[in-house]
Amino acid sequence: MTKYANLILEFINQSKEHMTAEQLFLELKKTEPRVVQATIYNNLNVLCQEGLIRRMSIEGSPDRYDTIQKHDHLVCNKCGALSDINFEDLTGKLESQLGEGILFYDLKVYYVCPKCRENKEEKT
Amino acid sequence: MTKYANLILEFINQSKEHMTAEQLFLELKKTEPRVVQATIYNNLNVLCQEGLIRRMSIEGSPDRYDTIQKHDHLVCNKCGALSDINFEDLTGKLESQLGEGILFYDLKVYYVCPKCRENKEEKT
DNA sequence: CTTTATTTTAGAATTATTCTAATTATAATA
DNA sequence: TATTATAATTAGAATAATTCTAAAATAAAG
Repeated sequence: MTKYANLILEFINQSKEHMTAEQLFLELKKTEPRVVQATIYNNLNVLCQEGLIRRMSIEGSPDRYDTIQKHDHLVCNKCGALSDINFEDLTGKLESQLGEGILFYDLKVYYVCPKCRENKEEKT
Repeated sequence: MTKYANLILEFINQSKEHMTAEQLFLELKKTEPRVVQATIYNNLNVLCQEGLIRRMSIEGSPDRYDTIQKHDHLVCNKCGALSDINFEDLTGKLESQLGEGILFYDLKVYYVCPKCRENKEEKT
């Protein structure tokens, strides 16, 4: 594991922020001012391939990166705000329907977050 | 509903291909040679806002567009190949855990598709 | 040390998507 | 129908996210 791969992995595991590559870049730059975006992207790709982090695509936002700890997501369909939830584990049921080959799954639940609901009411 | 919005909606609903904007552009160009990408993107955005189609972000691929008919997805974690599955409906359970505000949800199950499994075996 | 391999940097290149302004088509009205 | 207003489409530039390439720096192996 290289220096930056380690730093990036720590950031992703410690913060519960679902950070983008750009956010990670700005964070790392605070202590490593010479770091460059390509390094972040390279290491994020390596970490994903190694299965140490997970890339998450959210509509209307650059890719985000998350721990591999099992959890689900609640996404605001207006502003994209993202939070963690823990819904029941579906692995067993999925395997009994689809067979043993499942690696993992991704469950996103879309709603309208309190902030966006307020804003809409204001407008009417 | 405008001409292109209609054509695009039909394509998305008829084909089960989870098409990208670019693929739709190439399809439409066959019969409407003067069409331009911006039109596709504009109309896709409108259709998404109207709730007539759904945008899906897949890691490592441009956005794809899908019918709003309820179904889940099986995604190959190597090549990104995408297919539809019908897992049990989770809406009830999600609502009882999270409240009534749920719009919809998105379940993607990751595995390694037969083709990619073969390729790996060949290499070893 | 010296050589070799790996990682990082710098910046150009690519890809997907959005934006802006001009043009065309559609609908509404006199 | 001609006139005006509105909305959709085109063309192409602009932007944003990500990847690529080659050189420089660092680490590992002999």
